Amino acid sequence: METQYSNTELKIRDAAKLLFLKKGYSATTTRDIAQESKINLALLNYYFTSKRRLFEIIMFETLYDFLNKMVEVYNDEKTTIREKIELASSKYIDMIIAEPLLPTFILNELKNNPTNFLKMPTAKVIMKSQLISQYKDGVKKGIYKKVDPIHFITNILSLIVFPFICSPIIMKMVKLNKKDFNKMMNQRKKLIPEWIIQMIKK
Amino acid sequence: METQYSNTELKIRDAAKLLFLKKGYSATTTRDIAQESKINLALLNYYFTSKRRLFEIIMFETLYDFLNKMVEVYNDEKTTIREKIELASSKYIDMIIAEPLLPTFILNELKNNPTNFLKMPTAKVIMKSQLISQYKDGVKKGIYKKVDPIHFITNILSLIVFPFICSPIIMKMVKLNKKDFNKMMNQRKKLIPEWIIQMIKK
DNA sequence: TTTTTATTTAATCATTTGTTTAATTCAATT
DNA sequence: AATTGAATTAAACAAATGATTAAATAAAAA
Repeated sequence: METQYSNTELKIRDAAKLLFLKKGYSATTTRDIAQESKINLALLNYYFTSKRRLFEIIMFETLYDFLNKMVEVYNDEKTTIREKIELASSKYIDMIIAEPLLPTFILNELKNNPTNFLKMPTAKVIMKSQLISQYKDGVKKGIYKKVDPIHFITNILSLIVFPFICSPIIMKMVKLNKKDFNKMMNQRKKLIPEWIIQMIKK
Repeated sequence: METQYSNTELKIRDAAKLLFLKKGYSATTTRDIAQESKINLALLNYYFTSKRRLFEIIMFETLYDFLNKMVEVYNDEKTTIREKIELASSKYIDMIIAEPLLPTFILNELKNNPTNFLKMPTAKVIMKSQLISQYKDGVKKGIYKKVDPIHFITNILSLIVFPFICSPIIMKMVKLNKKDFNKMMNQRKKLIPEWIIQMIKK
């Protein structure tokens, strides 16, 4: 997909994404965006018609990229369950460290606007992924405990993503700065796979 | 603490809490609140000076109640680790099912305004709770794996709270309605303690 | 009852905010 | 160089929003 954006269009996108992620839709004004991107206020409507439309474009793209990165790990044909969880932990944690505002933003705006999510083809795919069928195989073979796979997938996500969402609380509870917190999350790359495997093993 | 609120004051509080939880601070207007509580617009400022102040009062109360309920479980002298986790799972899940907008609201507004959280005496207490020292004892005795206790406490919270936060996603992924989702969360009351124990056992 | 205080109301103010307009500048094409 | 269309700008508009005022009503105290 070779889409061409003009320079100013990109500047608006970037500024808008930054602000929407940081402050949410309602708390971000069009003048905020204009100032942040150093463009004239009218250009926002010139390129994107309305604040709402600009938001929806950014929301869709962000969600799309995010879900794609999520799914590709789960569908590798060659890797074992453990390897998939290792890869997921490692990749997602890196991803969120690079863009820490992402999870809260997505979960938040999804609550208000779950329709957008319906259009995402990738969402349902997760439950039909390699990872899930490998888990079900394990259950059949008697290696793993039989629990609804939704719990399995929820647990992986929970252990990876939730700490980021409540990072302000964690950092207060144990007096960490951002650097220390990221160190803690990097530890979890190795811990989470161990935990998950232990959780499902009989 | 015997605080007396007038009837209208209470009506405003309730309406404001509902709307702030549902839509967040910025997306809620003073006229929304007036309409929802069926009071005259000016009464909001008469009783609470400003929208900001009203929000801060509600934010503080909500946070305070929430943290109190959190902590009391962890500090029971008589119960074992397993019992504490069972109690936590059961109580928190009930609590959030009753008020499902709570977690997202708290985590959200905390991100913007972590100062309020500092004033909460209960926050730091968790890391000095019975639960934590029991865990540390277990580590010393060689029953449990040695991992930083912050991971332990984070994992418990993650497995309990995160599913609620991403409930829109979960409900889409496996086509659940709200009732089915709550059923799933009720299952987890028993599952989470098992999982946590298995995670820490050597 | 009368007086005083507290509560409630409708109307209005001053900003803020999303959007539009009309004029101007810039860049490419002829 | 002249023309044309796209990009940019400053200014303004209309609606929304937080807050205030002054008058009216209700409740409490004298």
